[in-house]
Order: sequence, then C-alpha cells, then structure tokens
Amino acid sequence: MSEHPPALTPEPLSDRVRRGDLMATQCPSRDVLKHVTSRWGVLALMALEDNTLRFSALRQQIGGVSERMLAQTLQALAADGFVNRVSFDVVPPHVEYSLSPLGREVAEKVRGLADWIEVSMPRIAQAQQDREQG
Amino acid sequence: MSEHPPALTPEPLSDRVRRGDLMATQCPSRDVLKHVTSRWGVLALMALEDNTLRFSALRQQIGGVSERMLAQTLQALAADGFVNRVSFDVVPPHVEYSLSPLGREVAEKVRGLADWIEVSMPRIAQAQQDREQG
DNA sequence: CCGCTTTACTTACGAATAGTAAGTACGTAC
DNA sequence: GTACGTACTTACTATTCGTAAGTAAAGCGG
Repeated sequence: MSEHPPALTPEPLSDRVRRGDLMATQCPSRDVLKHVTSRWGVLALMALEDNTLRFSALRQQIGGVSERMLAQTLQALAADGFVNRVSFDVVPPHVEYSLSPLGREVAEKVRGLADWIEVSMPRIAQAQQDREQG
Repeated sequence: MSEHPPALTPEPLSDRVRRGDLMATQCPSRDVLKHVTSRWGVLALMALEDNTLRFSALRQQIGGVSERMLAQTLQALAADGFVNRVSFDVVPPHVEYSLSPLGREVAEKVRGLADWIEVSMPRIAQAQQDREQG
C-alpha cells in the first residue's frame, strides 16, 4: 500500500501524509483529487454546499459550464460518494443533487481554498503585475 | 469588477465570497484557481511547501510528471507569484524553486484538502464500493 | 390526433490540452 | 573531440473539453 521504508520510530500521521501517497503515481487518491479539483468539480461542490439543487439550477448557478461537462462532473462526484442524486420518476425529468456527509467535508476544504483565492486576489494580481515588468 | 447587485445592507465578506465571483464566467480568479488546482500544480505546491528544490529533484519527488508539464506548471505558478525561480548562471544549468509568502499561504490550503483526501481515503473507497453495487 | 414544450441527459464532432520522445545549449571532464 | 549533466523546447500523438444537436416521454393547446 505504501512505498515508504518502514519507520523505525513512530512518526505523526501528518508527516506520512504530507510527503505521502499522493506523490506516488498509481495511488487511487490521485483520481479522487482529480475529480474534486477539476474545473467544474470545485464549483459544483461549493454550489451544493448549502443547497439541494436540480441539474438546471446548478448549471445556472455555475457560470459557463456546459450540460455535458456538468453531467460528467456530477457523475464522478456521485461515484466517489460526495454527491447524492435523487431522481423522481416523472416527465419531464426531475433530479435533485445534494452533498453527502463526506461531500460536505470536502466542500469545506475546497471552499477554504476558493475563499482564500478570492480574498487574496488583489495581492495576487499585484504579484502578477510585478513579474510582468520586473 | 463585480456582477452582483449593490448590497443595500452591509453583509459579511464571507457571504459575498461564498456565492462569489468564482461562479462568474470571466473572473480572473478562475485562472488562478485553475493553476493552483491543476493536476501537477497541487503536487508542486505541496512538494515545495517546506523545501527549496531544483527542477530535477522536484520532478523526482512528484511521481509521474513529465518535464514539459512540470515546466509549464512552474511557469504558471511563478507568473501568479506563488513560486520563486532562481537561476544560477552556470553550466550545466542550476535552477532553484521555492515558495513565495503568497505561495506558502495557498500551499497550506491545498495541503488541507490533500491531507483530508488521504486521511479519508478509506471512507471514500467504501462509499465508492457501496455505489458500484447498490 | 398533432405537434410543441419541458428537463436531464447523450452523442457526434471540431478544438484545445496533456503526454511522449527527441532535440537544444554549453561548459567541464576525459 | 566526444560524452555528460541540467533545464528546458519542440514536434507529434493521444486524450480531454466544449459546442451543438439529438433523445425520451408525459402534458397541453388546438
């Protein structure tokens, strides 16, 4: 499961994790990371964080996502157990998406990152300009 | 700069951010998010979090990344001001990469997400299996 | 009965992006 | 003068993405 040499002394979990399995090529966590950090995955998780939404509402809320990509993204997140999909058997179709408890946990971390970027955007823009000229 | 209607009452910053500009198509923060959450961007930020590393060492540490992709990723992160690139004028070339203060801040958030995934991997794997069958 | 509407997808295809492998530059050691 | 080491580029192929056009099936107006 792990590539690392056996630890001779007990080490804190966080250390193992930090230089961890994600750095290894064939780790399944890489796929999960990919789904979660995908362009639309990030936004879908945040949009669902405190709402249950239908497909079309979700698409409206996330600016610029195509139906194809949103469907694909939701399928991946549902397959990982982050998103619940409830389909009512009516016509026209009615499907509701929401976060599972697991999904709410990732969403929190993802939002932590996204919020930081938005808040720090002025500083980032400044840094970008500094390099353009420097 | 913002698409939102003017707030009539003062609202906490976090609320604006939460349903924020990231949901808008043409926001520059989308690009930053893209760089930071890119497949190799995440791993590069974590690898550099507590080390200064040369190109080749970085490539060794991040399993599976090609030279082309690592170069591209580092250029994007450097252009955003997250990564410092120091080139010594010798032959063969010697280049050192490290995080800027801004870079250390994002790296922290990114690691928060990555650590959660690694630690939660057993629960996620379980959820994945449950869906395969259910 | 006919055809138009609504919603959540799915499919086909051209465009963009990622990955692979082979250069390139150039001082030093042999 | 030939091979080596390091950090890239470049050329080409494979994969992924995005756009636009279906598909299904009940309900409603005429």
